[in-house]
Amino acid sequence: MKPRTAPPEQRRTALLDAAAELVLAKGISGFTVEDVTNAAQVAKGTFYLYFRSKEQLVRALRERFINDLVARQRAALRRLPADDWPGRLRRWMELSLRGYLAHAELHDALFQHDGDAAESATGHPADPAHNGHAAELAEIIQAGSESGAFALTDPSLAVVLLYNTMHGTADYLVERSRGGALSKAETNRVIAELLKLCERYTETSREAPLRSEGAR
Amino acid sequence: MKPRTAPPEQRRTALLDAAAELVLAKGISGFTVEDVTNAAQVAKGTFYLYFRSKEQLVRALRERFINDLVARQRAALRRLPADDWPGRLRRWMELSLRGYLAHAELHDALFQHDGDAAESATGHPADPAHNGHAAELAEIIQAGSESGAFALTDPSLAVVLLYNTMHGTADYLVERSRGGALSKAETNRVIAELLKLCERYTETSREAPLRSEGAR
DNA sequence: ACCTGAACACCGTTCAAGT
DNA sequence: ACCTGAACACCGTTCAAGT
Repeated sequence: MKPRTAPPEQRRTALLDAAAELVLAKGISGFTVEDVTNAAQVAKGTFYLYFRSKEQLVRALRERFINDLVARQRAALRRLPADDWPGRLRRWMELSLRGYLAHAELHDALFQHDGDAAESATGHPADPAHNGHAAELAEIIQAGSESGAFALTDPSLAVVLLYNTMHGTADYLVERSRGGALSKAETNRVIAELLKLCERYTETSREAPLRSEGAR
Repeated sequence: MKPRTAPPEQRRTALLDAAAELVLAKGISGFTVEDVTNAAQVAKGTFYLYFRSKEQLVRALRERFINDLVARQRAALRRLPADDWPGRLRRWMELSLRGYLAHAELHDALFQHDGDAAESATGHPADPAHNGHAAELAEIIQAGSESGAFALTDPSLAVVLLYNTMHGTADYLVERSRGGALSKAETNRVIAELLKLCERYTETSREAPLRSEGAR
C-alpha cells in the first residue's frame, strides 16, 4: 500500500522539511522521530533508511540552513564592484546579520546551546575550513588584505574574530527579538555599530584622515 | 541503611560534582541520571529531590562554571589601578579567554551546540542583564566611556559586540585545542589580535598618534 | 523530613516480514 | 530495492513504602 515509491532525494527532502517545521514548533528535543515520519507520511522505520540517527538529521538541517544563507549572500555580493573590499566586507556583515535575523526562529531553534558532545560537523567555530559561511568572509578579508585595503597583520586571525563578532551579535539580536518586537531602528543601530567595529579594526576609515578631537 | 543523612546543600554539591565529571567523560546526552546517582552514592529517586530534571541539572552546572570564572576574574582585576580603563579592558579580555581555555573541556562539553529549545537561563547572549560575566565587561566599558578613555557612541552596544568577539574566539581556541596541542605561541597570538581589535575599536591607541603609512 | 528503588511511560533504533 | 510497523532497549520521571 505505497502508491508509488517517491524519488529518494525527494523523500529525504520531505523528511527534512517536516523536521524543520517541527523544530520550530517544539524544539529539537521536543519532537520525536515518529512525529517526523507521520508528517512525511512514511513509516517510522523508513526514517532510518535516510538518516543514521535523529542527531544526524539535526546536523543535516543545520547544514541546509547555512548553505541557503551562503547561497543568498553570494548572489547579493556578486553585484558589487569586485575590488571594493571594504564595501564587500560591510555588505557581508550586514547581509549575514539580516539573514540570520530573517530566519531568527529557525536559527534559534537549530543552534540553541545544549546537548551533546558529539563531533560538530557544521559547528559554530569560525574555522573557514569547516564552515562555508566563514569561508566567504575569509575570502574577502584575504583578498582585501593583499590589495592593501585592510591593515591587518594576520588576516586569518582577523576572520576568526570578525566572524564571531557577527555571529554572536546575531544571536543576541535573535534573542532580543523573541519576547516582543525588535524595532527596525534598533537593528539598524546594531548594524551600524558592527560596521564601525569592522572599519576601525581593519583601519578602513583612513580616507577621512582628520576628525577634530576634543582633548581627553 | 543510610548511615547519616548528609547536609542537604552538600548532597546537592556532590550531585553537581559527579555530574561535572560525567559530562566531561561522556558528554551531556551521554550520561544518565542513574550514572549521577551511582557516582554520588544515592538512590535514583533522590536525584529528583534536588533537581527538577536532568536539564535543570545541566543549567546549574553552567551557572556554576560561569560563577567560578567571574569570581576568579574579579579577584584578579581588583589588583589593577582602579582608573586605568583600557588596561582593565585588556585584562578582562585576556583573563576571560585564558579562563575558558584553562577549563576548555568542561566549557566545551557544557556549551556545545545542540539540544533543546527551552529557555536558556544562563545562555550565551551578551545581555549583561542575564549574564554575570558580560555584566563585568559592561561595567568596564561604561566607566571607561564616561571617563573619556573610550571613544564609543553607544557603550552598551559595544559590550554586546566585544563580549561576543571574546566568547566566540574562546570557542574557536577550545575547538582547536581539542585535536592536538594548541601551542602557547598560538594562544598568545590570538590574544594579541583580540587586544588589538579592542584597542582599535575603542580607539584607545591614540597615545601613539603617528605611524608611518604606505600610500593606497 | 528525607531516602529508596521498583514500576511506568516514552522514544530512539532495529529487524523480520511484506511488495 | 524499498518500505512497513511491531518489538526491543534504554532512560527520565514518579510514587508508594520505608526509616
